[in-house]
Amino acid sequence: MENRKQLVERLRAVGLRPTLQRIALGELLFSKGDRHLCAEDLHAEARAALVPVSLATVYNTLNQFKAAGLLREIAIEGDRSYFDTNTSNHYHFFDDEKHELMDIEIGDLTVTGLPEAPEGKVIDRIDVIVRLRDA
Amino acid sequence: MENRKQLVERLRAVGLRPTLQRIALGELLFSKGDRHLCAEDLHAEARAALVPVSLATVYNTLNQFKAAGLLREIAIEGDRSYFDTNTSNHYHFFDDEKHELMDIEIGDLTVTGLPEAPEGKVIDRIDVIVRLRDA
DNA sequence: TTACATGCAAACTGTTTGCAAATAT
DNA sequence: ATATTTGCAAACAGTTTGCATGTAA
Repeated sequence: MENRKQLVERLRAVGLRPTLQRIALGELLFSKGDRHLCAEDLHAEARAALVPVSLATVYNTLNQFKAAGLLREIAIEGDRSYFDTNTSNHYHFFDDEKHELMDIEIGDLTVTGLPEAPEGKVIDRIDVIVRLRDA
Repeated sequence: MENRKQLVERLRAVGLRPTLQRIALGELLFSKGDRHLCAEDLHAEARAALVPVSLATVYNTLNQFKAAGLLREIAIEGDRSYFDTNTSNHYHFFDDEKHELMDIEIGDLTVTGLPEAPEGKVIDRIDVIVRLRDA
């Protein structure tokens, strides 16, 4: 989906120095299609890939990527924060038992009958989480 | 919306002893229409109402009420957990600047084109959060 | 050579828990 | 009388931060 040179450019474009750690984390995040993961997940992947990155740097990097619009945070209640490498408009299934997130293709699902935003506000985006349980 | 006697009955019905603290918190929660609040909010209200309740008990009570179906937890990313006293099917506006939740009447908003749930799963419920920003 | 990034450990925040004292049945 | 609930303080998890060291420009 993205090679190293493109990634370096993308980092520069958002004002982040393309350091070893940011490149390595960026490759883990953006080279395997759309992903949903938390800081611990990414840290474990990095260590498995023999990339020495501290957990603090993983947190900082995720937050910087999020602020730069490279990632989106997904709101699910619970202890951990999840990030989505797909920043385009789409929705999610959430499996509460397996604690797993899956994409729903945007084409499938439509939200209609949206009320007016309150005075002085506009709608920024709409998050939809379809919660699953065992049949 | 609910007087003390009804509340006591409701607590008994879900297997919770109607203690002083649970009744007091229940009245704060269920006597003022639909509310969205976190543990600290409720604790502050209780102290303001001169009800001596510890924060730990507020947390325990919120979790017990949630497990009993008296409350619903709302997923918004961030540090605190929010609870909704309206457990019926409805959606929310979320004002990220003011960190404030508002109900959207269910009649207004419809979600269509829902894809099949994955094998072995069924849809439990659908959460919709309409995120607002300053115009 | 200057500003920014990293790693570590310590700090911090929201939440949960263990245990003795208090309360509901 | 017995089981449950409470409050406190300590434990806990995830996340952030301060500061010295290392790295990019």
